[in-house]
Amino acid sequence: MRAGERAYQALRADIVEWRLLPGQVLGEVELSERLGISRTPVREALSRLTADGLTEPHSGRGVVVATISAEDVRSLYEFRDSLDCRAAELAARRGDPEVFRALAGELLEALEGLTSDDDPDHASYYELVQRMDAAIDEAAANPFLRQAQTGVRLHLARVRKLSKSDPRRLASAAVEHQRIAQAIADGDPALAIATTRVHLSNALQHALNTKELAPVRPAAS
Amino acid sequence: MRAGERAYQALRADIVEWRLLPGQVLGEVELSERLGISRTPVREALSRLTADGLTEPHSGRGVVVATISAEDVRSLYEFRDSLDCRAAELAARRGDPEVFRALAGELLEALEGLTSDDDPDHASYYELVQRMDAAIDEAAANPFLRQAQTGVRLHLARVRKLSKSDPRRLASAAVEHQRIAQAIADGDPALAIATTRVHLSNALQHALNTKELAPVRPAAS
DNA sequence: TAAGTCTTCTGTGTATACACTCGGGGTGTT
DNA sequence: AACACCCCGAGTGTATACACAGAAGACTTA
Repeated sequence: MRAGERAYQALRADIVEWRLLPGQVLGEVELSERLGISRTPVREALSRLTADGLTEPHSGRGVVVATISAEDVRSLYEFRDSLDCRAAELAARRGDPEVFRALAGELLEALEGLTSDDDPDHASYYELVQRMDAAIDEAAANPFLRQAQTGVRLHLARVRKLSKSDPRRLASAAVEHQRIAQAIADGDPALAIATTRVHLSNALQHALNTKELAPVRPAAS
Repeated sequence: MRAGERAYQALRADIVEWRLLPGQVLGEVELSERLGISRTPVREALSRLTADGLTEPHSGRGVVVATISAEDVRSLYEFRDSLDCRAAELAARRGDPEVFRALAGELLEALEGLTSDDDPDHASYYELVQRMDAAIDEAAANPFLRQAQTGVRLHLARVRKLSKSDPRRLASAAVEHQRIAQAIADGDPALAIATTRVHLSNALQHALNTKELAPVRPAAS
């Protein structure tokens, strides 16, 4: 793989998983030494991260990891609502019912797996949700919408990493996802929007309640 | 200004205004010679253009100017509908009524100026619409939404450059904009959404009818 | 002692040289 | 004659050197 691509993915993962904290200054020279590559691919990686909104220019002095406040989370979910509702609506209109009927069934099974927690990371559940997102994107068949979703999900993943894994919330989310999948499978756009909106409302409540957004201190250096 | 920034803006303008046609291959060496700068800032500019969706990677062989089909325009307006309706709704909830009342008044005046075409480019009208967009962004107060709008408007500008300036359509659009501004000024979110949707529906019809999207041939080289 | 300025230094912006990969064309073989 | 392999070149990917700008610190002066 290209060095710039590797650097981008490594830094992106570091930021999303909070190994690089908000306020941390990312110097080109320092990064090139740490990653063992030259400044050129590092610059490319930093440019892409800034375009993604994960880093911000620091007054001509390189870039810093972007902070994320509770207000940002609200804005993010508000924006996400526009995208996800439209995507669900389009999927209900255009999608293959069989695909979403199958997903709804898988979600029911996963719901049982979530109560009996033999999978502490719930990796299989998250993988299932990811497949559902991909299926909705596919069904919505709108490249602009898809690109926006990709960007939003990056920030969402970063926010989600802050939340404690709450089994009860996870079970509720699974039920909500199941209802969305069912509405799409039934080809009911209005219901798809409604179920999506319900899910996002609950998800935002959970995100704002259980997370410590403000207390996160910028990195010392 | 930085060389990379200049190169980016120059190329972006060339693509948006159809001086660079879809399919045109943009080689780094060729561009660096044409713009009188080195390859490094050219690479930066091309990266940003690709992130904007104005250019696409060409199998590791540089980038090419992105094509834009009638289907792309439909997708673009479908996506734009999500954004503009949400923005109008938020503006109706949060915006300062006075700002939009003033805009509605200016649109009424502009409507008269459009019929008596003493301004052949309608520059003042377009400037007014731009101010209204900015006011809505400001009132919606959502950074994610705003960034998405910026990206969409880039593609919209590119599509619009293909359309013949139709005075009747322009007058209709002015009325539609006026109704949107009025709904926002009245603090009526539902009406703001409805008027926006009406406007976009008409705009899409006009865009698809009057433009020659498919006939545009990729550049010879 | 405080404020202003000068110096220095760190780090980015740009240019250029080198390496490597992917196509294309030509030639040889079957 | 057709197919496969090899050589060559064009162009990108990466490294590095140099120029320049902004900031921090120290020194001087009022």
